[in-house]
Amino acid sequence: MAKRIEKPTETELTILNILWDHGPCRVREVAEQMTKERDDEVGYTTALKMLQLMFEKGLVSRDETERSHQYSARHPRERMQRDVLKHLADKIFGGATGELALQALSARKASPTELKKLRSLLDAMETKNPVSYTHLTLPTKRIV
Amino acid sequence: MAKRIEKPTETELTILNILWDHGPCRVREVAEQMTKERDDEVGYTTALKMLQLMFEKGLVSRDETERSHQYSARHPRERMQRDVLKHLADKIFGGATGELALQALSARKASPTELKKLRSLLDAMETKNPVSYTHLTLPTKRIV
DNA sequence: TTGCATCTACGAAGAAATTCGTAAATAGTA
DNA sequence: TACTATTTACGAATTTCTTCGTAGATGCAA
Repeated sequence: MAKRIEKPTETELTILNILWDHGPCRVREVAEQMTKERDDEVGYTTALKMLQLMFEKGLVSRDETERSHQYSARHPRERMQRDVLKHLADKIFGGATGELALQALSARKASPTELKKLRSLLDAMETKNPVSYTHLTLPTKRIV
Repeated sequence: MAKRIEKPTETELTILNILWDHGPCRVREVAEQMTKERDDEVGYTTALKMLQLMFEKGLVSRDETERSHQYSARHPRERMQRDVLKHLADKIFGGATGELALQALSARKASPTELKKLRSLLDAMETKNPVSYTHLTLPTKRIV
């Protein structure tokens, strides 16, 4: 069984998104992106401290070959998304991810492409093959 | 536009679940359920304080006609589920609820009933009628 | 009416998450 | 070399969330 990922807090999730979107970043860039996203100055050392804590938690890795370290998300976005969803499903959907999916779709309209993907996934699931469906998912590109 | 619901914390979500599952509760019952759920004693005043704060936040309503007040979830479970999902979608799915739904399904197997419901929802969505699909969703009963 | 059990209100301790200031190290450059 | 800019490390202030203790009110039963 894969080791459980430390559950990220809100701010940590913000930072992970930056790393997923931009690839490996130095502290300065993370601080700048955070500032842009919040439209409110985020100090350099604030970003630094967060990244250091996240490093200790195992949420990010870092390359120390240069003086200014480069941080990267330790786990792929999709893996984290699933972990967070599982947690949420347990928390307010009685563990039912199907119900969660239903509510997600009725919460906000999905794109035709996504709907098509969903249909493929449903089809694949009905053939009861114990396969991984993850290849059907799309990479998420956040709107910043 | 409906007023934005105050986003509940983890503990608040636990309490809301109890209220949704059991209907209106007194402090004592909430404290007992929390204790059962965590398998660790939750003091009476702890539950009381949480409920008081949640009342101020507008997350719960209360009936004060009797000396021991009765608390109820202010919003239906489905409404809150959608709000939380929307927030999560924005947070790590770039707002794409369709992508969220996909990941939810590949995160954990859904029941045949849920899959069927999902298919109906997809069908309904394709007819492009600007209707509400919420009637297709199932009431969630949590596993405690 | 008195005493006991139970309730609400409320302040504050404790814990977790976030932010920042300062010191020390290092690299580049005048 | 000495000055400046930038970096990491780290402690601590701040804020938010959670838990609990105590005081005072209220109802009920002896």
